[in-house]
Amino acid sequence: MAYWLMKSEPDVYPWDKLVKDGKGNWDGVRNYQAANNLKAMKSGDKAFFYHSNIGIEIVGIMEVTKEAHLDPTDEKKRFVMVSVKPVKALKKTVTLKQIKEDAVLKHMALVKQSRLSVSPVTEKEWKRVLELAAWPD
DNA sequence: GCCAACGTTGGC
DNA sequence: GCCAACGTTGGC
Repeated sequence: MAYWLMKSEPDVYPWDKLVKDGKGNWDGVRNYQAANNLKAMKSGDKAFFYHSNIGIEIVGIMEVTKEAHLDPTDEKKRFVMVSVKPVKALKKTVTLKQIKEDAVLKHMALVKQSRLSVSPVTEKEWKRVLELAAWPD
């Protein structure tokens, strides 16, 4: 199983909305590198939900429920989306500041390629974020 | 509001 | 196919 990090601006699509909806489609990606990451996702993969611009922190965990399929919001039919469902909110959010200050996390793709909206997370990084988030107990 | 980083576009 | 100009993202 692989791990990922996906960004959303909370004034466009916040974590709370995904929780309220119970599921969602991760559409609107218009960047080939991000799209390639979407295509690499398997059903059951886990992903962090990251709030960009406002908050600038990891707030929750999602699970991929459907692998990459055509994004209906893309008129040119070039890009794909995945379907996700919320798993659990982090007990404590993990801010970008914390990530940059952490010896393990400062090497995350999130830090190195700040504009990439869908990025891979290593197992080591995943576990470290959960430690900082104080979850699971 | 600014700016660095990076992606895209278009002229040649 | 190169690269300058321009647009967008995202952190501060």
